[in-house]
Amino acid sequence: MTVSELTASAQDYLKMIWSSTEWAEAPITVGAMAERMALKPSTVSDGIRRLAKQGLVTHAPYGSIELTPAGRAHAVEMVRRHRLLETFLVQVLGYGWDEVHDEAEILEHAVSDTMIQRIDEKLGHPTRDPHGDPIPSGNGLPHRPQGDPLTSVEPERTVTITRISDADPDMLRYFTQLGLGPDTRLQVLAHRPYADVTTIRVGDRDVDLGPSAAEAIWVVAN
Amino acid sequence: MTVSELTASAQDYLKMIWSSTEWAEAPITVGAMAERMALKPSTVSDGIRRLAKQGLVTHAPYGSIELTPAGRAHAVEMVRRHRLLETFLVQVLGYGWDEVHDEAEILEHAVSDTMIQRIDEKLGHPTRDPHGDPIPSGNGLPHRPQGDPLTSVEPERTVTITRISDADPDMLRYFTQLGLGPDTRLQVLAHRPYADVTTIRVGDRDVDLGPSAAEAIWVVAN
DNA sequence: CATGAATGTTAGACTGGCCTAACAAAACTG
DNA sequence: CAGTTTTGTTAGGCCAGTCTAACATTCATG
Repeated sequence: MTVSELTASAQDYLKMIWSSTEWAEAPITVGAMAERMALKPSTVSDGIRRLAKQGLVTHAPYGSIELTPAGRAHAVEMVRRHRLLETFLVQVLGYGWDEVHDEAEILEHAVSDTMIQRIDEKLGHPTRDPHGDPIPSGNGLPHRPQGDPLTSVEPERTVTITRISDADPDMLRYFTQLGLGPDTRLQVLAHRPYADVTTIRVGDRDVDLGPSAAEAIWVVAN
Repeated sequence: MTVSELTASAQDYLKMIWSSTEWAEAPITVGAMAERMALKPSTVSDGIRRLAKQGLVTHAPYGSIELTPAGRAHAVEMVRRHRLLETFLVQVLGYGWDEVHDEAEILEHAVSDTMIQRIDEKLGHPTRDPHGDPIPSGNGLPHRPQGDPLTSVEPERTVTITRISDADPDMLRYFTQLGLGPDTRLQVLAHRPYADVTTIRVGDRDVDLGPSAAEAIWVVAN
Protein backbone atom coordinates (compact mmCIF):
# COMPACT_ATOMS: atom_id res chain seq x y z
CA MET A 1 0.00 0.00 0.00
CA THR A 2 1.23 3.49 -0.79
CA VAL A 3 0.71 6.48 1.45
CA SER A 4 -1.59 8.09 -1.13
CA GLU A 5 -4.18 5.42 -0.51
CA LEU A 6 -4.68 6.44 3.09
CA THR A 7 -7.35 8.96 4.00
CA ALA A 8 -6.19 12.48 4.77
CA SER A 9 -7.05 12.04 8.42
CA ALA A 10 -5.12 8.77 8.67
CA GLN A 11 -2.13 10.55 7.14
CA ASP A 12 -2.48 13.31 9.73
CA TYR A 13 -2.69 10.94 12.67
CA LEU A 14 0.39 9.03 11.56
CA LYS A 15 2.38 12.19 10.96
CA MET A 16 1.40 13.53 14.35
CA ILE A 17 2.42 10.34 16.15
CA TRP A 18 5.75 10.24 14.38
CA SER A 19 6.45 13.94 14.85
CA SER A 20 5.90 13.66 18.57
CA THR A 21 8.88 11.33 18.76
CA GLU A 22 11.15 13.51 16.64
CA TRP A 23 12.06 16.07 19.26
CA ALA A 24 10.73 14.51 22.45
CA GLU A 25 11.14 11.20 24.26
CA ALA A 26 7.85 10.15 25.79
CA PRO A 27 5.25 8.57 23.48
CA ILE A 28 2.33 10.82 22.67
CA THR A 29 -1.00 10.51 24.43
CA VAL A 30 -4.51 10.65 23.04
CA GLY A 31 -5.13 13.91 24.85
CA ALA A 32 -2.01 15.57 23.50
CA MET A 33 -2.87 14.52 19.98
CA ALA A 34 -6.39 15.86 20.33
CA GLU A 35 -5.00 19.12 21.65
CA ARG A 36 -2.45 19.56 18.89
CA MET A 37 -4.84 18.56 16.12
CA ALA A 38 -7.73 20.61 17.48
CA LEU A 39 -9.94 17.54 17.81
CA LYS A 40 -11.82 15.96 20.68
CA PRO A 41 -10.14 13.07 22.51
CA SER A 42 -13.02 10.80 21.58
CA THR A 43 -12.35 11.47 17.91
CA VAL A 44 -8.67 10.66 18.25
CA SER A 45 -9.38 7.54 20.26
CA ASP A 46 -11.62 6.40 17.43
CA GLY A 47 -9.09 7.31 14.77
CA ILE A 48 -6.35 5.37 16.53
CA ARG A 49 -8.65 2.37 16.67
CA ARG A 50 -9.10 2.59 12.88
CA LEU A 51 -5.34 2.81 12.35
CA ALA A 52 -4.79 -0.19 14.60
CA LYS A 53 -7.33 -2.17 12.56
CA GLN A 54 -5.25 -1.37 9.46
CA GLY A 55 -2.06 -2.52 11.17
CA LEU A 56 -0.44 0.92 11.15
CA VAL A 57 -0.24 1.39 14.93
CA THR A 58 -0.36 -0.86 17.94
CA HIS A 59 -2.60 0.25 20.74
CA ALA A 60 -4.26 -1.60 23.59
CA PRO A 61 -7.04 0.38 25.32
CA TYR A 62 -5.50 2.81 27.79
CA GLY A 63 -2.09 1.68 26.52
CA SER A 64 0.58 3.55 24.63
CA ILE A 65 0.43 4.38 20.95
CA GLU A 66 3.22 2.94 18.82
CA LEU A 67 3.76 2.98 15.08
CA THR A 68 4.25 -0.33 13.31
CA PRO A 69 7.00 -0.41 10.68
CA ALA A 70 4.36 0.14 7.98
CA GLY A 71 2.85 3.03 9.89
CA ARG A 72 6.25 4.58 10.45
CA ALA A 73 7.09 4.39 6.75
CA HIS A 74 3.89 6.23 5.85
CA ALA A 75 4.47 8.82 8.56
CA VAL A 76 8.01 9.54 7.39
CA GLU A 77 6.76 9.86 3.83
CA MET A 78 4.21 12.45 4.95
CA VAL A 79 6.88 14.41 6.78
CA ARG A 80 9.04 14.26 3.68
CA ARG A 81 6.15 15.57 1.59
CA HIS A 82 5.45 18.37 4.01
CA ARG A 83 9.03 19.58 4.17
CA LEU A 84 9.70 19.27 0.47
CA LEU A 85 6.54 21.23 -0.25
CA GLU A 86 7.52 23.96 2.19
CA THR A 87 10.91 24.22 0.54
CA PHE A 88 9.31 24.30 -2.90
CA LEU A 89 6.87 27.04 -1.97
CA VAL A 90 9.69 29.21 -0.66
CA GLN A 91 12.21 28.60 -3.39
CA VAL A 92 9.99 28.38 -6.46
CA LEU A 93 6.87 30.39 -5.65
CA GLY A 94 8.46 33.05 -3.46
CA TYR A 95 6.52 32.33 -0.29
CA GLY A 96 7.82 33.60 3.03
CA TRP A 97 8.85 30.96 5.55
CA ASP A 98 5.99 32.05 7.77
CA GLU A 99 3.39 31.31 5.06
CA VAL A 100 4.25 27.81 3.98
CA HIS A 101 3.14 25.63 6.84
CA ASP A 102 -0.61 25.82 6.34
CA GLU A 103 -0.37 25.53 2.58
CA ALA A 104 1.88 22.46 2.82
CA GLU A 105 -0.44 20.95 5.40
CA ILE A 106 -3.15 20.74 2.76
CA LEU A 107 -1.05 20.03 -0.32
CA GLU A 108 0.72 17.09 1.31
CA HIS A 109 -2.53 15.14 1.07
CA ALA A 110 -3.06 15.95 -2.59
CA VAL A 111 0.28 15.62 -4.37
CA SER A 112 1.24 12.40 -6.14
CA ASP A 113 4.43 10.46 -5.55
CA THR A 114 5.49 11.55 -9.03
CA MET A 115 5.10 15.21 -8.18
CA ILE A 116 7.09 14.86 -4.99
CA GLN A 117 9.86 13.20 -6.95
CA ARG A 118 9.93 16.01 -9.52
CA ILE A 119 9.93 18.65 -6.82
CA ASP A 120 12.82 16.87 -5.12
CA GLU A 121 14.76 16.83 -8.38
CA LYS A 122 13.93 20.43 -9.22
CA LEU A 123 15.23 21.53 -5.82
CA GLY A 124 18.36 19.37 -6.10
CA HIS A 125 17.46 16.92 -3.32
CA PRO A 126 17.43 19.40 -0.44
CA THR A 127 18.20 18.09 3.03
CA ARG A 128 16.64 20.80 5.17
CA ASP A 129 13.40 22.75 4.88
CA PRO A 130 13.05 26.54 5.35
CA HIS A 131 12.79 26.12 9.13
CA GLY A 132 15.91 23.98 9.29
CA ASP A 133 14.06 20.71 9.79
CA PRO A 134 15.69 17.72 8.09
CA ILE A 135 13.93 16.32 5.03
CA PRO A 136 13.79 12.53 5.24
CA SER A 137 15.22 10.89 2.14
CA GLY A 138 13.05 9.11 -0.39
CA ASN A 139 14.13 5.65 0.70
CA GLY A 140 13.05 6.30 4.28
CA LEU A 141 16.55 6.12 5.70
CA PRO A 142 16.90 6.66 9.44
CA HIS A 143 16.59 10.24 10.32
CA ARG A 144 18.33 11.65 13.37
CA PRO A 145 17.44 15.15 14.38
CA GLN A 146 20.21 17.15 15.93
CA GLY A 147 20.39 19.95 18.42
CA ASP A 148 18.80 20.87 21.73
CA PRO A 149 16.20 23.39 22.75
CA LEU A 150 17.53 26.86 23.35
CA THR A 151 16.14 26.63 26.87
CA SER A 152 18.66 23.90 27.73
CA VAL A 153 21.78 25.85 26.75
CA GLU A 154 24.05 27.13 29.52
CA PRO A 155 24.46 30.90 29.75
CA GLU A 156 27.42 32.48 27.96
CA ARG A 157 27.50 29.76 25.28
CA THR A 158 27.45 30.78 21.65
CA VAL A 159 25.38 28.48 19.47
CA THR A 160 23.93 28.13 15.96
CA ILE A 161 20.24 27.66 15.21
CA THR A 162 19.49 24.32 13.57
CA ARG A 163 15.72 24.49 13.47
CA ILE A 164 12.76 26.64 14.39
CA SER A 165 9.33 25.11 14.83
CA ASP A 166 7.02 26.06 11.99
CA ALA A 167 3.89 25.90 14.10
CA ASP A 168 3.24 29.61 14.63
CA PRO A 169 3.45 31.97 11.63
CA ASP A 170 3.24 35.10 13.80
CA MET A 171 6.23 33.95 15.78
CA LEU A 172 8.15 33.29 12.59
CA ARG A 173 7.49 36.83 11.41
CA TYR A 174 8.78 38.10 14.73
CA PHE A 175 11.91 35.98 14.36
CA THR A 176 12.41 37.37 10.87
CA GLN A 177 12.37 40.90 12.32
CA LEU A 178 15.01 39.86 14.82
CA GLY A 179 17.14 38.28 12.13
CA LEU A 180 16.69 34.82 13.61
CA GLY A 181 16.56 31.83 11.25
CA PRO A 182 18.26 28.53 10.55
CA ASP A 183 22.06 28.89 10.74
CA THR A 184 21.88 32.17 12.66
CA ARG A 185 24.53 32.39 15.40
CA LEU A 186 23.60 33.76 18.78
CA GLN A 187 24.84 33.93 22.35
CA VAL A 188 22.74 32.86 25.31
CA LEU A 189 23.17 35.52 27.98
CA ALA A 190 20.92 34.23 30.76
CA HIS A 191 17.86 32.31 31.77
CA ARG A 192 15.78 34.15 34.27
CA PRO A 193 13.85 31.37 35.96
CA TYR A 194 10.88 33.05 37.60
CA ALA A 195 10.34 35.42 34.73
CA ASP A 196 10.57 32.46 32.37
CA VAL A 197 12.67 34.57 30.07
CA THR A 198 15.76 33.66 28.08
CA THR A 199 17.97 36.53 27.07
CA ILE A 200 20.07 36.14 23.94
CA ARG A 201 22.44 38.34 21.97
CA VAL A 202 22.02 38.20 18.23
CA GLY A 203 24.26 40.47 16.24
CA ASP A 204 24.67 43.47 18.52
CA ARG A 205 21.20 43.26 19.94
CA ASP A 206 19.94 41.74 23.19
CA VAL A 207 16.54 40.10 23.09
CA ASP A 208 14.30 38.56 25.74
CA LEU A 209 12.40 35.47 24.64
CA GLY A 210 9.46 33.99 26.50
CA PRO A 211 9.05 30.24 26.91
CA SER A 212 7.03 29.63 23.75
CA ALA A 213 9.66 31.40 21.64
CA ALA A 214 12.66 29.87 23.38
CA GLU A 215 11.21 26.38 23.09
CA ALA A 216 10.60 26.78 19.36
CA ILE A 217 14.32 27.32 18.71
CA TRP A 218 16.78 24.42 18.58
CA VAL A 219 20.51 24.92 18.48
CA VAL A 220 23.89 23.22 18.40
CA ALA A 221 27.06 24.38 20.09
CA ASN A 222 29.74 25.74 17.83
CA MET B 1 -18.36 32.48 -0.09
CA THR B 2 -15.14 31.52 -1.81
CA VAL B 3 -14.72 28.45 -3.96
CA SER B 4 -12.34 26.91 -1.41
CA GLU B 5 -15.21 26.54 1.04
CA LEU B 6 -17.10 24.15 -1.21
CA THR B 7 -16.58 20.43 -0.85
CA ALA B 8 -14.44 18.74 -3.47
CA SER B 9 -17.44 17.00 -4.90
CA ALA B 10 -19.44 20.22 -5.18
CA GLN B 11 -16.48 21.77 -7.01
CA ASP B 12 -16.44 18.81 -9.38
CA TYR B 13 -20.15 18.97 -10.13
CA LEU B 14 -20.02 22.69 -10.88
CA LYS B 15 -16.97 22.34 -13.10
CA MET B 16 -18.61 19.50 -15.00
CA ILE B 17 -21.81 21.45 -15.58
CA TRP B 18 -19.91 24.50 -16.79
CA SER B 19 -17.53 22.52 -18.96
CA SER B 20 -20.40 20.84 -20.75
CA THR B 21 -21.47 24.23 -22.04
CA GLU B 22 -18.00 25.30 -23.16
CA TRP B 23 -17.84 23.34 -26.38
CA ALA B 24 -21.40 22.11 -26.79
CA GLU B 25 -24.84 23.71 -26.90
CA ALA B 26 -27.35 21.47 -25.14
CA PRO B 27 -27.45 21.58 -21.33
CA ILE B 28 -25.99 18.52 -19.66
CA THR B 29 -28.14 15.73 -18.28
CA VAL B 30 -27.86 13.81 -15.04
CA GLY B 31 -27.02 10.65 -16.96
CA ALA B 32 -24.25 12.30 -18.95
CA MET B 33 -22.75 13.77 -15.80
CA ALA B 34 -22.85 10.39 -14.09
CA GLU B 35 -21.19 8.81 -17.10
CA ARG B 36 -18.41 11.37 -17.36
CA MET B 37 -17.73 11.45 -13.62
CA ALA B 38 -17.90 7.67 -13.20
CA LEU B 39 -20.73 7.93 -10.70
CA LYS B 40 -24.23 6.48 -10.55
CA PRO B 41 -27.11 8.69 -11.72
CA SER B 42 -28.69 8.50 -8.28
CA THR B 43 -25.54 9.98 -6.79
CA VAL B 44 -25.50 12.86 -9.24
CA SER B 45 -29.20 13.51 -8.76
CA ASP B 46 -28.56 13.81 -5.06
CA GLY B 47 -25.53 16.02 -5.56
CA ILE B 48 -27.46 18.38 -7.80
CA ARG B 49 -30.14 18.63 -5.15
CA ARG B 50 -27.51 19.68 -2.60
CA LEU B 51 -26.13 22.30 -4.98
CA ALA B 52 -29.63 23.63 -5.61
CA LYS B 53 -30.16 23.94 -1.86
CA GLN B 54 -27.02 26.08 -1.72
CA GLY B 55 -28.27 28.28 -4.55
CA LEU B 56 -25.50 27.28 -6.96
CA VAL B 57 -27.73 25.65 -9.57
CA THR B 58 -31.40 25.76 -10.47
CA HIS B 59 -33.05 22.45 -11.00
CA ALA B 60 -36.66 21.33 -10.82
CA PRO B 61 -37.09 17.54 -10.65
CA TYR B 62 -36.78 16.09 -14.15
CA GLY B 63 -35.93 19.59 -15.37
CA SER B 64 -32.77 21.01 -16.83
CA ILE B 65 -29.67 21.87 -14.83
CA GLU B 66 -28.56 25.50 -14.94
CA LEU B 67 -25.84 27.32 -13.07
CA THR B 68 -26.79 30.39 -11.07
CA PRO B 69 -24.41 33.36 -11.34
CA ALA B 70 -22.78 32.28 -8.08
CA GLY B 71 -22.45 28.72 -9.28
CA ARG B 72 -20.99 29.85 -12.58
CA ALA B 73 -18.40 32.01 -10.83
CA HIS B 74 -17.23 29.05 -8.77
CA ALA B 75 -17.17 26.80 -11.82
CA VAL B 76 -15.08 29.24 -13.82
CA GLU B 77 -12.70 29.59 -10.91
CA MET B 78 -12.24 25.82 -10.81
CA VAL B 79 -11.54 25.72 -14.54
CA ARG B 80 -9.04 28.53 -14.06
CA ARG B 81 -7.34 26.56 -11.31
CA HIS B 82 -7.22 23.42 -13.38
CA ARG B 83 -5.70 25.08 -16.42
CA LEU B 84 -3.22 27.18 -14.50
CA LEU B 85 -2.08 24.09 -12.63
CA GLU B 86 -1.66 22.15 -15.86
CA THR B 87 0.41 24.97 -17.29
CA PHE B 88 2.47 25.16 -14.12
CA LEU B 89 3.19 21.44 -14.07
CA VAL B 90 4.42 21.54 -17.66
CA GLN B 91 6.43 24.74 -17.50
CA VAL B 92 7.89 24.53 -14.00
CA LEU B 93 8.02 20.84 -13.13
CA GLY B 94 8.71 19.45 -16.58
CA TYR B 95 5.60 17.32 -16.90
CA GLY B 96 4.48 16.13 -20.33
CA TRP B 97 1.17 17.50 -21.57
CA ASP B 98 -0.25 13.99 -21.37
CA GLU B 99 0.52 13.70 -17.63
CA VAL B 100 -0.96 16.85 -16.20
CA HIS B 101 -4.69 16.31 -16.33
CA ASP B 102 -5.05 13.80 -13.51
CA GLU B 103 -2.60 15.61 -11.27
CA ALA B 104 -4.39 18.94 -11.78
CA GLU B 105 -7.74 17.27 -11.16
CA ILE B 106 -6.65 16.55 -7.60
CA LEU B 107 -4.54 19.63 -6.90
CA GLU B 108 -7.31 22.02 -7.97
CA HIS B 109 -9.21 21.06 -4.82
CA ALA B 110 -6.24 21.63 -2.54
CA VAL B 111 -4.50 24.82 -3.63
CA SER B 112 -5.28 28.14 -1.96
CA ASP B 113 -6.31 31.30 -3.76
CA THR B 114 -2.93 32.71 -2.81
CA MET B 115 -1.08 29.87 -4.46
CA ILE B 116 -3.09 30.21 -7.66
CA GLN B 117 -2.26 33.90 -7.73
CA ARG B 118 1.46 33.23 -7.29
CA ILE B 119 1.42 30.56 -9.96
CA ASP B 120 -0.33 32.97 -12.31
CA GLU B 121 2.32 35.61 -11.65
CA LYS B 122 5.19 33.16 -11.96
CA LEU B 123 3.88 32.08 -15.36
CA GLY B 124 3.29 35.64 -16.50
CA HIS B 125 -0.52 35.44 -16.64
CA PRO B 126 -0.79 32.79 -19.34
CA THR B 127 -3.93 32.76 -21.48
CA ARG B 128 -3.86 29.18 -22.76
CA ASP B 129 -3.03 25.88 -21.11
CA PRO B 130 -0.82 23.14 -22.61
CA HIS B 131 -3.76 21.75 -24.58
CA GLY B 132 -4.67 25.13 -25.99
CA ASP B 133 -7.67 25.67 -23.77
CA PRO B 134 -8.21 29.27 -22.72
CA ILE B 135 -7.45 30.11 -19.08
CA PRO B 136 -10.24 32.26 -17.62
CA SER B 137 -8.91 35.45 -16.10
CA GLY B 138 -8.86 36.03 -12.37
CA ASN B 139 -11.76 38.45 -12.42
CA GLY B 140 -14.01 35.93 -14.11
CA LEU B 141 -14.32 37.88 -17.34
CA PRO B 142 -16.43 36.34 -20.05
CA HIS B 143 -14.66 33.59 -21.77
CA ARG B 144 -15.41 32.76 -25.38
CA PRO B 145 -13.92 29.61 -26.75
CA GLN B 146 -12.98 29.72 -30.35
CA GLY B 147 -12.68 27.17 -33.12
CA ASP B 148 -14.67 24.25 -34.43
CA PRO B 149 -14.20 20.51 -34.26
CA LEU B 150 -11.89 19.11 -36.89
CA THR B 151 -14.78 16.93 -38.03
CA SER B 152 -16.69 20.00 -39.23
CA VAL B 153 -13.96 21.39 -41.51
CA GLU B 154 -14.46 21.12 -45.25
CA PRO B 155 -11.91 19.03 -47.17
CA GLU B 156 -8.91 20.83 -48.67
CA ARG B 157 -8.96 23.57 -46.03
CA THR B 158 -5.77 24.30 -44.14
CA VAL B 159 -6.34 25.09 -40.47
CA THR B 160 -4.51 25.66 -37.18
CA ILE B 161 -5.18 23.66 -34.03
CA THR B 162 -6.54 25.79 -31.19
CA ARG B 163 -7.20 23.10 -28.64
CA ILE B 164 -7.00 19.39 -27.99
CA SER B 165 -9.14 17.77 -25.33
CA ASP B 166 -7.04 16.69 -22.36
CA ALA B 167 -9.31 13.80 -21.45
CA ASP B 168 -7.24 10.89 -22.78
CA PRO B 169 -3.51 10.79 -21.99
CA ASP B 170 -2.87 7.91 -24.39
CA MET B 171 -4.36 9.88 -27.22
CA LEU B 172 -2.21 12.87 -26.30
CA ARG B 173 0.91 10.72 -26.48
CA TYR B 174 -0.18 9.55 -29.92
CA PHE B 175 -0.69 13.16 -31.01
CA THR B 176 2.77 14.00 -29.76
CA GLN B 177 4.22 11.29 -31.97
CA LEU B 178 2.38 12.78 -34.93
CA GLY B 179 3.62 16.27 -34.10
CA LEU B 180 0.10 17.49 -33.36
CA GLY B 181 -0.39 20.11 -30.66
CA PRO B 182 -1.85 23.57 -30.11
CA ASP B 183 -0.85 25.91 -32.97
CA THR B 184 0.08 23.06 -35.30
CA ARG B 185 -1.07 23.72 -38.88
CA LEU B 186 -2.61 20.91 -40.86
CA GLN B 187 -4.64 20.32 -43.98
CA VAL B 188 -7.88 18.36 -44.00
CA LEU B 189 -7.77 16.01 -46.99
CA ALA B 190 -11.07 14.17 -46.68
CA HIS B 191 -13.78 12.84 -44.44
CA ARG B 192 -14.68 9.27 -45.31
CA PRO B 193 -18.19 9.00 -43.94
CA TYR B 194 -18.86 5.28 -43.62
CA ALA B 195 -15.37 4.54 -42.38
CA ASP B 196 -15.74 7.44 -39.91
CA VAL B 197 -12.24 8.48 -40.75
CA THR B 198 -10.80 11.94 -41.25
CA THR B 199 -7.61 12.14 -43.26
CA ILE B 200 -5.27 15.04 -42.61
CA ARG B 201 -1.87 16.12 -43.85
CA VAL B 202 0.50 17.36 -41.19
CA GLY B 203 3.95 18.30 -42.37
CA ASP B 204 4.56 15.89 -45.23
CA ARG B 205 2.66 13.05 -43.66
CA ASP B 206 -0.89 11.84 -44.22
CA VAL B 207 -2.73 10.51 -41.20
CA ASP B 208 -6.12 8.87 -40.70
CA LEU B 209 -7.93 9.84 -37.53
CA GLY B 210 -10.91 7.97 -36.11
CA PRO B 211 -13.88 9.82 -34.62
CA SER B 212 -12.61 9.98 -31.04
CA ALA B 213 -9.35 11.55 -32.21
CA ALA B 214 -10.92 13.90 -34.75
CA GLU B 215 -13.49 15.13 -32.22
CA ALA B 216 -10.78 15.89 -29.66
CA ILE B 217 -9.12 18.40 -32.00
CA TRP B 218 -10.51 21.91 -32.48
CA VAL B 219 -9.24 24.22 -35.18
CA VAL B 220 -9.61 27.65 -36.75
CA ALA B 221 -9.26 28.51 -40.42
CA ASN B 222 -6.19 30.43 -41.42
C1' DC C 1 -51.91 8.30 -28.23
C1' DA C 2 -50.67 4.38 -25.48
C1' DT C 3 -47.21 1.70 -24.03
C1' DG C 4 -42.55 0.30 -23.37
C1' DA C 5 -37.87 2.14 -23.03
C1' DA C 6 -34.96 5.50 -21.29
C1' DT C 7 -34.06 8.63 -17.87
C1' DG C 8 -34.34 10.59 -13.28
C1' DT C 9 -35.62 10.44 -8.25
C1' DT C 10 -36.29 8.55 -3.77
C1' DA C 11 -35.46 5.30 -0.04
C1' DG C 12 -32.45 2.95 2.67
C1' DA C 13 -27.82 1.24 3.80
C1' DC C 14 -22.93 1.97 4.64
C1' DT C 15 -18.34 4.44 5.55
C1' DG C 16 -15.31 7.86 7.45
C1' DG C 17 -14.92 11.48 10.30
C1' DC C 18 -16.44 14.41 13.45
C1' DC C 19 -19.25 15.66 17.75
C1' DT C 20 -21.43 15.37 22.86
C1' DA C 21 -22.51 12.78 26.81
C1' DA C 22 -21.92 9.05 29.71
C1' DC C 23 -18.93 5.87 31.52
C1' DA C 24 -14.38 3.37 32.71
C1' DA C 25 -9.68 3.23 33.96
C1' DA C 26 -5.55 5.14 35.74
C1' DA C 27 -2.96 8.34 38.27
C1' DC C 28 -2.37 11.50 41.81
C1' DT C 29 -2.68 12.98 46.59
C1' DG C 30 -3.95 13.76 51.31
C1' DC D 1 -4.81 3.35 50.26
C1' DA D 2 -9.20 5.58 49.27
C1' DG D 3 -11.18 9.19 47.15
C1' DT D 4 -10.78 12.59 43.58
C1' DT D 5 -9.14 14.24 39.44
C1' DT D 6 -7.45 13.36 35.01
C1' DT D 7 -7.42 10.72 31.03
C1' DG D 8 -9.34 7.56 27.72
C1' DT D 9 -13.21 4.83 25.71
C1' DT D 10 -17.77 3.80 24.27
C1' DA D 11 -22.37 4.85 22.72
C1' DG D 12 -25.12 7.33 19.87
C1' DG D 13 -25.97 11.18 16.66
C1' DC D 14 -24.96 13.90 12.43
C1' DC D 15 -23.26 15.03 7.72
C1' DA D 16 -21.47 14.30 3.10
C1' DG D 17 -21.06 11.22 -0.28
C1' DT D 18 -21.38 7.04 -2.29
C1' DC D 19 -24.02 2.70 -3.54
C1' DT D 20 -28.23 -0.59 -4.91
C1' DA D 21 -32.97 -1.25 -5.53
C1' DA D 22 -37.42 0.35 -6.14
C1' DC D 23 -40.24 3.72 -8.03
C1' DA D 24 -41.67 7.89 -10.97
C1' DT D 25 -41.61 10.56 -14.97
C1' DT D 26 -40.74 11.60 -19.66
C1' DC D 27 -39.91 10.40 -24.31
C1' DA D 28 -40.27 8.05 -28.55
C1' DT D 29 -42.35 4.96 -31.49
C1' DG D 30 -45.57 1.72 -33.40
